[in-house]
Amino acid sequence: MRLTPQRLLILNAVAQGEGHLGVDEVFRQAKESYPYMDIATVYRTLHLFKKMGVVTEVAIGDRLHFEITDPDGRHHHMVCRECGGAYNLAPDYLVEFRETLMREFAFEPDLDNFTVTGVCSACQSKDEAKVQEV
Amino acid sequence: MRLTPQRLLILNAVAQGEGHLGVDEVFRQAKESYPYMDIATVYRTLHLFKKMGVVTEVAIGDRLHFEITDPDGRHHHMVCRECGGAYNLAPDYLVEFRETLMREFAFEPDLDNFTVTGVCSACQSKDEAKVQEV
DNA sequence: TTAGTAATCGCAAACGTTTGCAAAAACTTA
DNA sequence: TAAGTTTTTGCAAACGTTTGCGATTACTAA
Repeated sequence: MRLTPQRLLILNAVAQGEGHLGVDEVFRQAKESYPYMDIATVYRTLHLFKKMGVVTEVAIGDRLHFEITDPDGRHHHMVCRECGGAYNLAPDYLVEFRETLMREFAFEPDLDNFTVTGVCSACQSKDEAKVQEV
Repeated sequence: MRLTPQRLLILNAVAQGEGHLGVDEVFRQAKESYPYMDIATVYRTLHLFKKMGVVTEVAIGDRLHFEITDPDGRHHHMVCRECGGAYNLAPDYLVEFRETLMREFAFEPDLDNFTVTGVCSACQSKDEAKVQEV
């Protein structure tokens, strides 16, 4: 594994973003410092970082986002299917789920990159309002 | 909503497959009976069926698969990241998780199309064997 | 029936992502 | 240093999926 200039730029881009960044944002930011930067390099590097655990992937809708892996204890994500918002989820909520899967099925879940989609409370209220409109 | 011939063919293709089918398989099978069938129609129809609850989506690796929604009680999926195998997961294992998310965050998770990735027991054994080889 | 409206289709182009490959860069060993 | 090996890059093409649009099909109401 080599820490090339391209990889450093990509790491910086993700690190400087607050929370998760879309791949296009990482690409654009890295390209500012190094115009030859290629989108394929960005994808390859982000996947490498993910495999190393440096970076965590969050699938929002059908696009990939990335963030620096939380240094003090990993966290997971709840992504709202309506507004696209991503909320953090402390790992405690999943330990039991994980233990059950391992005990019952010997299935080791990938909980570092775990995301559950759904509807956040704000969008639930909005939806109710809409129903009443009609 | 209209139940067009195209939609019927797509529904049949999914229904006749055992377990989940890749989009390409659905497409190929539907095209046999109706050669003008378009891949865009397949995607649009599958998403429609998913929204209606007729069909359940299972993301395997980075490809979409679909199956008829289990009539006697929905089930969820565990997908192995190494072999791509998909195992069913009874809903009981998730009721508590769901209740926690709703109680603590008022977040309503999408558990009809819920998939957790990880490594199945077979692939875990294989991995151990590989480590010992080296 | 007809005219008008709405839903759906097939096609083509676009999008986000991945892959193959040859060239370049970085390591290794002597 | 130089020669040989490995890793990484940039480019281009491919892949799976989504979208825009005009044409077609199916409904609705007179």
